[in-house]
Amino acid sequence: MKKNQDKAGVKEIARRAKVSIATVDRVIHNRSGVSAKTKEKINAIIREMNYQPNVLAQRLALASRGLIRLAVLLPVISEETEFWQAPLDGVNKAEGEIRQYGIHIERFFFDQNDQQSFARQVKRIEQYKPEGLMFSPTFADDSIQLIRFCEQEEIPYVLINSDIPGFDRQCYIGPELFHSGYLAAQLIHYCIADDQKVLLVNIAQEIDSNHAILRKEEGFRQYYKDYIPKGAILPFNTTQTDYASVAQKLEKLMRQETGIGAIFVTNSRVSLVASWLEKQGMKDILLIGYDFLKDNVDWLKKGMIDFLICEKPQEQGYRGVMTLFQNLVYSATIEKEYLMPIDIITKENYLFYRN
Amino acid sequence: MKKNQDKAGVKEIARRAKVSIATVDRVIHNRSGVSAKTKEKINAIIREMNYQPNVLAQRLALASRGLIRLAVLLPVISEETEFWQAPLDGVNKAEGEIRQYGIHIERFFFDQNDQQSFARQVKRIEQYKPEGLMFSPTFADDSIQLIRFCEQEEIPYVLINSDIPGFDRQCYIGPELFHSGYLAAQLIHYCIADDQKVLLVNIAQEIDSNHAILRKEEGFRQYYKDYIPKGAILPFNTTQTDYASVAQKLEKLMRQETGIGAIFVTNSRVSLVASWLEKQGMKDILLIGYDFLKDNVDWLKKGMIDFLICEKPQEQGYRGVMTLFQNLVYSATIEKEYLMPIDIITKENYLFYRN
DNA sequence: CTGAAAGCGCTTACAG
DNA sequence: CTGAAAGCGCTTACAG
Repeated sequence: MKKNQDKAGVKEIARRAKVSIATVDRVIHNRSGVSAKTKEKINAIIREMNYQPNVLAQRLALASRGLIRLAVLLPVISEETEFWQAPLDGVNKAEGEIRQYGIHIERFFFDQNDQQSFARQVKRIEQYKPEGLMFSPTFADDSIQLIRFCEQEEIPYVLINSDIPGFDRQCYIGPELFHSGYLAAQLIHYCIADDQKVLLVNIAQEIDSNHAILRKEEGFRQYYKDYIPKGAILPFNTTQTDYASVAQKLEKLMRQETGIGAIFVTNSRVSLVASWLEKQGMKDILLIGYDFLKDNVDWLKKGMIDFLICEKPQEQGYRGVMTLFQNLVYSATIEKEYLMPIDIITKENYLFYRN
Repeated sequence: MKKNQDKAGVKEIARRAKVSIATVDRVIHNRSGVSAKTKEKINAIIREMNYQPNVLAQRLALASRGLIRLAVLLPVISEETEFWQAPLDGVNKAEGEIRQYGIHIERFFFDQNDQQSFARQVKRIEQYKPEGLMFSPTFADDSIQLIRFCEQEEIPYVLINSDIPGFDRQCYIGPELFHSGYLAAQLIHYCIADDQKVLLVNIAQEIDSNHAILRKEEGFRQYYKDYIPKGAILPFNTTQTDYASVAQKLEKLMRQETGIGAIFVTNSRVSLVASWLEKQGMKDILLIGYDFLKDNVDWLKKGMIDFLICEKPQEQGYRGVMTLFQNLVYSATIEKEYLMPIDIITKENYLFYRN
């Protein structure tokens, strides 16, 4: 039986400093109630030994402290919002890993098409008074109210998927939306001739207040300014998100326009466009959209969608929870921003993609 | 002080079964020395409680068992083989996480251009007799000898970065090389006209025995067969890997050829080609190559390299070590293959890439 | 075949 | 300001 490394724990520090381990613990955690002299002596020994606490033992001991209650607020998952399954999967995965450290996660859901439902959940969370909160700030006003509540109660909160500028959140975890749109334009630039037009498609119930869509569009247009100033961008907005409406509008537009080489859909609704294009037999138009959803991947396989841009939604949920955990349990310092990679998925690499 | 969950550990099982926790432990780990009757009783309780062991406590207790010695065999890192820094970083990261569980990692390095040095390290590893081994099988014959040794001594081994078919390794962790080449061809297909030629560039000291390069080339050519059967692929092989030689050969070839729309370099040496292209002012040729190395990323920024294909080398090293750890410490069952995502990096998303 | 006890490295009431 | 002791949930050598 060899020892792990020749003696390097609180016990050894205590022995060398000729104090008890309780005192060592106080110094390690910078707690009050230790004379300056012993404190200095112990710190010197810690430095000398290059002491690293055993995280295992720390956590195990902490397990006796009782529950920490975390709250998570996300859009409810429906057929239309399948995207949100992934962040929720991430939350579940995180919960599996930290449950044994006494973390409980309470989930709150709202309807993305119903601002009232968001407001109701905000109320419920305020009553629940969690010790940490992660949410996706879909509706700005109510989100700000929730943020105010957190700041007043000193509850750390983490934003995922899209950010709200101007508040001191623990951390934002999600994509850099501007670059994401910028990248889409770059891909299109590679694939179509400069004299071909591009259709910029927004399909969402609320476009003007949808920060994510607007930012991506900005990035997209900026790329055009930077590299293809003469390129033509045709806008296409619809707040009716069902297939029939989208198809009808597309039909009308496409009758009037010629020379469209590519279509960029600013969110995961790209499958609607793919479906329409297939019915028209328009296989040659380059189609780019968002998110690794089953429908979208199917269109990718068929060659109707050319590129999907993805930002690891599962990891966003996972990392959001883990960040709160790190912060609450270990008082770890947290980066203010964790920007997700912007992944490019095609027919030939989707098989190996991991959310 | 709330309890984590109302009682759910070995102690509780022991109480209900009216035995000692030692006996419970024996049943949990399926060790001998328990009467069939008590065993059944305990198992019933475990099922009923849906008992999940506290991994923390398990590990902490294991820490007293003594060291487990792992060996890792990788190419030495030089300017020319900067790529291997990333897997080594992954190994270091893994070590940081599992050191406290009594895992020691011994690193062995060989020169990628010197088969003898590989053979020497194999000898050293055989003497070291690790309890687990991770390596990259650069030289086939010596690798097979090492594998034989592992199988004889029943040492679990994990291969990373490239595979050797026909052996029962614990796990292969790395890219699916064929698809990686296939993807490169797809990108080129999007970006150049069908009547433009593509240059397929292999730069390596040993090409014919380099499994990775050959497989990627196969995939690349297969895509052409499938989608662009009339497309022209010009081969370009050089076993001299310095800039001067590569430049000279390129010069000669490019004088004779016209209509080259794209160049595909099958490994990380793509920066040599980028450098040459820049000197010629040939900005319009599409250039695709491998790996997120500093040089390569610099050329990406400058717009000389258009796409880099990357397969998370750091994660390969990390996951390789963690796999051995899982297997040795928890007897976890391991997937035989963990294929890395094939990431596409461009000038517009490299900022957010994580190895 | 079974159990009592010590130990993994830390944290935390409690007593002084 | 300081220390002795119990406890986190498991594993293991040892004794019977």
